[in-house]
Amino acid sequence: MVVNTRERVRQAAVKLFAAKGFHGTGIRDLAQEAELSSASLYHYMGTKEDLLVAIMNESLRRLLDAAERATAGLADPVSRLGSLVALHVLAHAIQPDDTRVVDNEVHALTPGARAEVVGLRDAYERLWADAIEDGVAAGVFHTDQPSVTRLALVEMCSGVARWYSPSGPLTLDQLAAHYAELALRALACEGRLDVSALQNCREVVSGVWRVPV
Amino acid sequence: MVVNTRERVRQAAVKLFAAKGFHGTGIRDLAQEAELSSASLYHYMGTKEDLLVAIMNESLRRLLDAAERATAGLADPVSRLGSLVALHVLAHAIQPDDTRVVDNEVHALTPGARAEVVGLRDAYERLWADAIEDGVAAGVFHTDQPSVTRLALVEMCSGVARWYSPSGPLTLDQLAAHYAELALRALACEGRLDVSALQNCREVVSGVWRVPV
DNA sequence: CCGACCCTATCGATCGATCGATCGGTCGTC
DNA sequence: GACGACCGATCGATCGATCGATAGGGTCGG
Repeated sequence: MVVNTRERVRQAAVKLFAAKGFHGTGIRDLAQEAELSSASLYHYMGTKEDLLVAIMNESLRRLLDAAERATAGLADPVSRLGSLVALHVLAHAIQPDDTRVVDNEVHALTPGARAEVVGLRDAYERLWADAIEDGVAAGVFHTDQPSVTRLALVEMCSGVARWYSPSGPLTLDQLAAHYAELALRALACEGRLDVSALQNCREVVSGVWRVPV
Repeated sequence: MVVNTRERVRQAAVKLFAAKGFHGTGIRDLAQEAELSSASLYHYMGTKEDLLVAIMNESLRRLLDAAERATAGLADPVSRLGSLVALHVLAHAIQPDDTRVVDNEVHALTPGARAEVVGLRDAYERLWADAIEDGVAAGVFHTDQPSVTRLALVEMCSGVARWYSPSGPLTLDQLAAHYAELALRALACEGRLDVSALQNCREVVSGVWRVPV
């Protein structure tokens, strides 16, 4: 066992589910990508859907965990929202396949599993909603539809997973800073994300996903 | 033939492809939704993929056509971009299933058909890029990464298809105006979308999709 | 040190179900 | 009687999943 086989199966699934969709990926495709027979696959996973559920739950838990860490102890709504934006963008840029599966394959889940995933998603968006509402109450953000604005901003940031390439002209830092600026301007906020908050996000991402940023 | 059967098949496909994905929708699901036998389906479509290709091409052509009409004759970059945002949001709000198929099922296309769809998409985004670049050149927009900003704004607006409900608290007008405001603020623009431009978008949408707005 | 016994990892073969698609019709209408 | 609309039956292919088998490495008592 050169590398952990269970992890190899997971990575194969993430790659193929992201590229071809859950229903577009066959057991035999999965086996080929993981360099295993289709029968051996079942030694490491339950059903194909169990594998999808595990991927979604794990990815969402990581994102939620990272978001809580990145904003822990931050009182200022501008820093909180800026950090959420930066973290979301960084996560989507370094893990595009995982996030695309989470964002696009919810319809493939059976109701029970879907409820769990949606619950995690709601908890995550609650962090955004709180930061925005606090900022509006404090007079640093201005929007007459906080919920709509939140949906718009989250969606804007998620799009990064569809196009960002590390070999392109932008560094991760520039990308995150640019999106934070777009978000804060959309909220008619005069403050900007300070460098230390961005640095903190980078460290959280680096820790949670165990990759250099 | 109470209503056009070919159109009924198309609508069934749009509904199911949006809800369950192309690969998640079977020929028999399609037949049941269209109230036809699976054999009769083939009297109105080619293959299942032909149906998907037709839906995508038609939807994108309509969107492109509508965008060109909505901005025709507008010289001011602020009005042009504001109109593009408003039109995009309106289209996604009134035709969420069509747009979700276009946005999420590109991976299900074979290379030839994909190239055609991507070409249409590029032509559409060119309109956005021109408006943004003209605004930057004129000094009314401010962004040091026009391409990134364009991607962010388009994605933000597309998200509307995922959540908007006409039975919610927002009217279509309020929705479009809110998104136009978010976009222009993100571009650090001091101008706002004027009412007549929004009115014009409403008329274009009403004409192209033949629905009251 | 030895065989008996397991446990993990892996596979070829194959299951019943379902897939997209096609065939040879029947029906009503003009 | 020709034609458009439609369908029951069925095709070969592929689907997700399971079977029994095997090879290799640990762990025993003797």
